[in-house]
Amino acid sequence: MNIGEAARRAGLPAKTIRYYEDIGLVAPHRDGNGYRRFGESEVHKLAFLARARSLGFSIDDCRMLLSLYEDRGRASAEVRGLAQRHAKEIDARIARLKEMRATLGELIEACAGDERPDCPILKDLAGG
Amino acid sequence: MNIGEAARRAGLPAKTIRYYEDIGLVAPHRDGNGYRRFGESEVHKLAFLARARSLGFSIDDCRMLLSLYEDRGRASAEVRGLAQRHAKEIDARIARLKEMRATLGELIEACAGDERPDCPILKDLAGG
DNA sequence: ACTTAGGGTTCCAGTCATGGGAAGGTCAAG
DNA sequence: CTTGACCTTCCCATGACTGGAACCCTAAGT
Repeated sequence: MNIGEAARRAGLPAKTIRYYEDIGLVAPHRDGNGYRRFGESEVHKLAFLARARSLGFSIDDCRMLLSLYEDRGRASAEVRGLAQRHAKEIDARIARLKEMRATLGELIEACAGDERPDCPILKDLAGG
Repeated sequence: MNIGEAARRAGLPAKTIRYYEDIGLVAPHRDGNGYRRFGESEVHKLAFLARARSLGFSIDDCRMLLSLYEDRGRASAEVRGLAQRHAKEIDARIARLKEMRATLGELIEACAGDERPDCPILKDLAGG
């Protein structure tokens, strides 16, 4: 199949698929006319990548995950370790965002939000 | 003062300050030797920016916030609106991350993480 | 006088994972 | 024979910096 159908089936933009080829994540064959030709296994790989990306794994993590996936003899511990490191990073990001959100919430609450110029939000930004 | 001290006092890398000048957020004067010279008000502005950035506001938001800050007659409603939109986006980001985290947590739990190759994480990525 | 260290300056390139759009080739249908 | 939907490569832009090269300025130590 051509890139369009592969894109539809993998749930990825064609542009992204071309990029993935560029950086060596997939390697579709070419037809006589220069079009990329995708088989089931390529589409499967692309869907794998789409799923991994949707879980927030970086492209480098995805590369690792793919190679582990294709290594029949890998230890599941390696995959689990990767996932755990990633989960930790997500936890950290959530924590940072929650802190921001809490501060923002307080400031928003403290601000009247009317036509007057007095504003605790700006006051805080200006250093209290 | 020079950029180094301004950086220390504002809590921003000198490089970032130069970038902020580039994009028109600050406009320090120049000494005879070409060095940027920062006064108290520039440093204050920089600290304002640092604080706003640390709350996750985009540079564009910061630009808006600065101009509101400097507009003695602004309505606090405008600031509050901006902050609320931003808070909503943070909420959305937290929600997305939490979803990822939950899925990751389940997969990690299901994975033995030993020397055997069988791995529910890879199974999930491969489409169940 | 000379060197060294620690400032400062500009400009260019890279990050991450795409997205946009131009300029052009290919193909099936009407 | 043309339309329209595909496909190709290539280059530029994003956000908010960060790193590094190549160079200038100034003060202190030898």
